[in-house]
Amino acid sequence: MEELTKKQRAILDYMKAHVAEHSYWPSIRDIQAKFRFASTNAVFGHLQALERKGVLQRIPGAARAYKIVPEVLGDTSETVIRYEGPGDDAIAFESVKFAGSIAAGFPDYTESSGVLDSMQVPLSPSSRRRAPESFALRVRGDSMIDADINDGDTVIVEPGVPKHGDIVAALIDGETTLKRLIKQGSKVYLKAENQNYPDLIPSTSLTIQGIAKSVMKRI
Amino acid sequence: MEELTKKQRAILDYMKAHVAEHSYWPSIRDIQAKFRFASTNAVFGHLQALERKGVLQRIPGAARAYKIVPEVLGDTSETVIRYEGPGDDAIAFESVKFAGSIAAGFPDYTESSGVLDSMQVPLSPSSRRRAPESFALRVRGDSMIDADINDGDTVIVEPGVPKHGDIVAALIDGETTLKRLIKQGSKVYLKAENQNYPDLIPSTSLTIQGIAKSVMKRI
DNA sequence: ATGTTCTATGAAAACTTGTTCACTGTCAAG
DNA sequence: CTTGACAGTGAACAAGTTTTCATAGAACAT
Repeated sequence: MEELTKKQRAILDYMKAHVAEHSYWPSIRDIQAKFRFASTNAVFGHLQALERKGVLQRIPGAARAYKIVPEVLGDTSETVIRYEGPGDDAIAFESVKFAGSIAAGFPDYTESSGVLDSMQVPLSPSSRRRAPESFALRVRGDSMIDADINDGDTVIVEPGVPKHGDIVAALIDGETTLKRLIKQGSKVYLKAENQNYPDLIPSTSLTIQGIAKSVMKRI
Repeated sequence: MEELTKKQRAILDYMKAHVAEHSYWPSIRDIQAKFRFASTNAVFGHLQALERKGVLQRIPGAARAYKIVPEVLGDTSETVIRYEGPGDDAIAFESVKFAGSIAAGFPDYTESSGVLDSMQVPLSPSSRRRAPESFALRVRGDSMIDADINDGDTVIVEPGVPKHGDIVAALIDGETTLKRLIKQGSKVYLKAENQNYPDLIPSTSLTIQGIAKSVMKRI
């Protein structure tokens, strides 16, 4: 897979976000307006590049018609959790900002390839629950087994302010881990749901990327 | 919610299937070709009707741009499981027949309204696993708690030939229930994963609607 | 130096697509 | 027995959209 440039990545992300929010693709003019291009051809070129690099498939001549080609991840090390949300551009995942009839991005994984991709789910317009920029973690390791989150499960994480006891995706040493957040008075630390793992007491700062809201398991 | 006519339902279903398969909406002329209309206006009228009845939202002037308005179910009785897959046309759910870069329809539920809707998930083209007409069950009741499937969970069911020990969605007395399939010699019966429930031995025939493959839980 | 890629403008062409108009007919409800 | 919803034909229009052409600077590798 060829690397995408920043602009190409931004455009691809915008297109995905547009689909997630509106349930249909943006036109070239929509993208042009978003990025303040003076010419539609600027967009056109980027789309061609995206197609050439294999991440987007265009349907020639058809309006607002594309397919996303899932991006494949390389093998990772023995990281406990592989972060696959916004911020890591190995996977561009749906960010879903919306409230009307579409919301919430969810992932699926295919056990063989370890590929994670986005999906869109239309929600009821009556449900005003928004999940802006939800993302997914595929869990690796056993640090949360006491919370019934096991290796291979997929966790859906939503941004927000975590409360005491929430299971959070936290950024520590450049890696994302899934832990339970403990607030005791002025002390804040992270606790694994497995007695074999020690508590993680943040040295300087603690970056919470989101709160784990649901978990999807193979039966 | 006004009732849809057969043709309207067919067109709406086709549109959904098209999105699920191609990831973009069909044009009016695509629909026209599918249904062998001689005039685009036939389609146009149907789309207007669908919008008037509140199940589809058009974006005037924009090409291949629609939104699906989720259809709401009425209240059901105390059925153990509410079936919301193909066959029940109270909900038109994505049937996804495809193999290329899009597959598998999944639902989400909103706890307040009981609305179930479809979503689309693009799979990796390298993963040849197909899930034609997958659907979802929202579990009600506790008949499967020993298999860690609890009230409120959502189960993803895929069609297929079940093996001994699979958890299946079975049609019994016109209702769908979730049970484990037991094959003992020539005997076949269904077993609840809760000792308080008796085994279900089918009298005449047993209709298996699919195999539960994964379960999604709120944390 | 030279070629390639990325970036972008500006205009126009060509095609796709939604929309409208005029017209016909069936069927059920009031 | 009129009204309205439903279903459809056929043609044409207007707008939306993609695509092509011509042009060019910046960054970067060979």
